[in-house]
Amino acid sequence: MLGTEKKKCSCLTCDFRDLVFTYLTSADFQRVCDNKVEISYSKGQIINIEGDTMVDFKYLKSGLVKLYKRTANGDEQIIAITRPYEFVSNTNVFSEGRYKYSLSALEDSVACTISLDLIKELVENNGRFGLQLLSVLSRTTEKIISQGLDIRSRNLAGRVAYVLSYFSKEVYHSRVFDLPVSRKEVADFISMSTANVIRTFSEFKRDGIIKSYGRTIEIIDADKLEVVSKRG
Amino acid sequence: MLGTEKKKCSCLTCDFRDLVFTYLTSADFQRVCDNKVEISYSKGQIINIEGDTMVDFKYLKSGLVKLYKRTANGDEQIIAITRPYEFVSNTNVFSEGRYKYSLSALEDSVACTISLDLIKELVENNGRFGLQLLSVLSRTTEKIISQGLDIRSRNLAGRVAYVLSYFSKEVYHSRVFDLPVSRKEVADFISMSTANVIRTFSEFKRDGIIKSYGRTIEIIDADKLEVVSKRG
DNA sequence: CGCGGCTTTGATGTTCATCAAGTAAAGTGG
DNA sequence: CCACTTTACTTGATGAACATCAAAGCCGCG
Repeated sequence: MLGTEKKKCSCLTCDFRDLVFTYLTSADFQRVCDNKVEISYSKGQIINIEGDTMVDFKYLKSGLVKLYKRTANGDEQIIAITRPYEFVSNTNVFSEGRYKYSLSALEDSVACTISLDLIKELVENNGRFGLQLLSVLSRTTEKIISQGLDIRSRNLAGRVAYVLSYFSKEVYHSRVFDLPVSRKEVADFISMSTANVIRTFSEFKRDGIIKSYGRTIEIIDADKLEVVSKRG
Repeated sequence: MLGTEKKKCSCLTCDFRDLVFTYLTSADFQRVCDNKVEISYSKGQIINIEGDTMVDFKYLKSGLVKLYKRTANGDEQIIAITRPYEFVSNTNVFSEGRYKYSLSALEDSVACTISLDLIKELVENNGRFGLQLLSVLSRTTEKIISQGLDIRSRNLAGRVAYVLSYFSKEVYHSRVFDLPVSRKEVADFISMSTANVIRTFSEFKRDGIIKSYGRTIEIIDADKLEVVSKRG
């Protein structure tokens, strides 16, 4: 398979260990590690498609991904854009056998996949592990719900400001960053038209809130950006 | 406390048993049953408020509830309207100590509450129970996410049609039903203005899609309703 | 170097929020 | 039970917000 590559067990030093696998015994952790397959995806590559059968439990080790679906009219609706250590295995890993949404890499990314059956077996035999998984998964889905509500409660300018602020503060932790998505994708994310997203970018530039050269964004006036985001 | 009332263990015949408590031992199930408190809420009563400390695990036994939050501008944003056997204990039971959203009764409702500590203890000691809980919870949150996306992808008429169809098909399983919410609440649910929701109702009446007398709604032309919902 | 996709901007029309005024319905106190 | 108050509902008129269409520039890629 394209991009597949099996690695020696580097799991012992993986940050993910403390996040979800804290309560596994050494033996069980070793099983996870042996079972694990690390897959690299290059920018733009699809990780999984809605409708596919779910056999693996996946999480993002590095990179950036978008979770999205296709609407009735055929256009793309972006549900979330997340960094590593969020669970990218879709929201319904434990409730359905098929992916409800698609996932693709926005930057070169590495995901670890573990057989879903193994994870289920481990949960069955280790309640503390299950509890931790419940906690991590519910935090992820809660973020998605909350972000959806935030977007819905804002107008065009507020939504654009919100997204810029999100990338700056949550994703890149920097005032300057390269937008990992096209203008159209921003539009698909906030449910607005592409033209109006671009127009809003231009207005923010005109008003001295941001500077931008292509996809590179620099936030000049973070306070004003916050005001626009809150007001709208 | 108002509306509180302790009941003998009727849990053995509760439909919920098969839904979440399938894999508990009889002894553990008895513990749940002894711990359980059944609380009745009358229409309009608040079940819990965002910000409150979460000590109980709650689920709806009968009635209808709305999950909502207050936005920055002070108005209400409705996140979900659900029937029994959905988990009403908020989406983040296992990830945070406080309620992120408020919950109130739209119809007279009965909720069962179980100490969250007990549930956690049971998950720790019984992985199969944990797995089932994972499955049920993720199904609920998935529904909320999915409905949010459905709403966001539609225009005014489409959203109103979607909500009417939702009440008819998912909540009341009937062509005729009493809308359990005000026009304003429909507006808060679909993120549109009250006046325009009402206007849309009137248009649907004019076009022979529905009839309505106050809060009683009768769906006359379900096909056309579906078309409007899909098109918008 | 030419083609196609992404971006930008302007012009136009549609959709939606807001304001206002009026009616119906539902609670409230005498 | 009635007068009073309040809250929900309804409709119209107006303007603001947003989508859509179109034309042109830009950029990367074959």
